[in-house]
Amino acid sequence: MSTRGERISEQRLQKLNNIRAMGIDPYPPRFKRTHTARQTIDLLGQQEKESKSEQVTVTVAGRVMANRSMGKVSFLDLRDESGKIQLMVGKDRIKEADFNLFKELDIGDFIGATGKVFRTRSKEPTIEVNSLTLLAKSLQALPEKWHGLSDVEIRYRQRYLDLISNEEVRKTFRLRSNIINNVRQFLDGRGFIEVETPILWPDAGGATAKPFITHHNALDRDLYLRIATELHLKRLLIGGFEKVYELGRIFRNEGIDATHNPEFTTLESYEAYADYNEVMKMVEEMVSTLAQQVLGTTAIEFAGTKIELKPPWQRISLREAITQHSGIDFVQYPNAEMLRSKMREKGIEVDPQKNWAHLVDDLLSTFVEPKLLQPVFLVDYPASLSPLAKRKPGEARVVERFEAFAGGMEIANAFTELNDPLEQRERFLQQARERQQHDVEETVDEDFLLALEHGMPPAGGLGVGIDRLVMLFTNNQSIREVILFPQLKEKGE
RNA sequence: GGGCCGUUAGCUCAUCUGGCAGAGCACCUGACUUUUAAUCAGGUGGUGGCAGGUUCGAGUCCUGCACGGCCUACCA
Repeated sequence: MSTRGERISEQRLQKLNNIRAMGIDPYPPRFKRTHTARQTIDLLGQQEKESKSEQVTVTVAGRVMANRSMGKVSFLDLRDESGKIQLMVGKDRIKEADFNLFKELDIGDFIGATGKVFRTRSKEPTIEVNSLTLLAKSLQALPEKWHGLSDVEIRYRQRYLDLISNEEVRKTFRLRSNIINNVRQFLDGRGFIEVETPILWPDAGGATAKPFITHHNALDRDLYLRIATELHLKRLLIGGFEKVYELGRIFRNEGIDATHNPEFTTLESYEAYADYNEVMKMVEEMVSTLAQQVLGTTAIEFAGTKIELKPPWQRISLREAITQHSGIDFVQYPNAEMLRSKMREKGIEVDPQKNWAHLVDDLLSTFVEPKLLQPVFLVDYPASLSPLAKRKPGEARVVERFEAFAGGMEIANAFTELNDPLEQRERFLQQARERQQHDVEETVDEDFLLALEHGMPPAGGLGVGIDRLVMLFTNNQSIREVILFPQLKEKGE
């Protein structure tokens, strides 16, 4: 790593000193603007529409993005969050002190400017600056103005540069905020309440991912970062809340790739007296409503494919979908041994360690998932794949569960929740036995079972991967494009 | 974990088979009072990711490492 002295250019430091020598604070604490760039342009348009001749004075603030100097007059592009406005600085139209300051400015500096709004010969809305204030001196050069910043590593490690340089990226994260906002509105409008449950907890349950582990010093006890919010939200159903949801970060100590970040955002919702059919309706309605409100259409494009999100979405059983796309009806091969040899017969490489449920999951992710571009619900999963879901009446090996897919990605997972505490214990134990074969530590969450023993109403539960939803809506194929600061390895010396 | 590709100025990129490391933007100096990728003239800026090796000579060839991307595997 270079030292501060090496990293900062001598030229910029010299300018900073020059500015200080003029008695100017290069980092003043506050500044009042009267208009944003957008408002200034709108104001000018309004003036012209009403044929008003007198010029209006505005004060704006923002970052200098370009400086076109013509000698006695210069044109600056000033950018704020609303957009860009041109400033004109004329040597004869500004105080000498301000002009001296102007000469020490660089692209990247934040400035405030006051002046009359007019249009140049080439019709560009412009502020004729009569007063200039430095708001923050920049000591580092910005990325190139024409090609911008494209080095993916710098884009992620120094996201602020990415945001400065790439309008599309700014759009993506505004849209992300908008999506989350609309999710809240949608659920609040249906009478759900938003809750917050612990991130740190002695058990990591509700899914089977590897957890992060940390330590509480005062309690002298290890705690896990949650891998799901499910078990706490169910405790709230037991407590008498009938519609709850949580939007929040969960953490899984696993691989990082284009669709996995160690921390990611999920929505989980639980609705008493609803079943998975009703949750399905809610999901298709929620996603299409979101698209309509955030994008203005339910017809989106993802990875070069047009996707129509308008309900109703297709519903097809997992068994049917896998049979259709892989030619293997897993019901005909009811144990790992049989399914494995059938898969081998089809020329599929099979990990001999995997149990039956894993093999079914393999068939799903290999043959089916990539084909599910249009939104679809796969319904009725094998019980062994879903320890928290209620069995379907009359079909002992199947649970009332669905996963929603779009753009070839899983975007939601839901079931009619298992509320029989004795069966839940059995299913946990069954799962623990299977895990132990694979050397995975697993404990039964006794605290949750105790809660369940007090009675949980029948309910429909839902989990939505918010990051993937944002990927879908913003046509991004990497999760890192929708997470502001994605996890990266530490950069070496 | 495996495979392929990448890493050269602050940024975007060149640098044919090994032979003095370049351009554009940014920055500096000068000219220019309506430019907008301003223009024109001149200039500063490099441990070529890191560490070794081969060679008279390495950005270029070889080995190892780091980081990143894609693919693949793993991870419900």
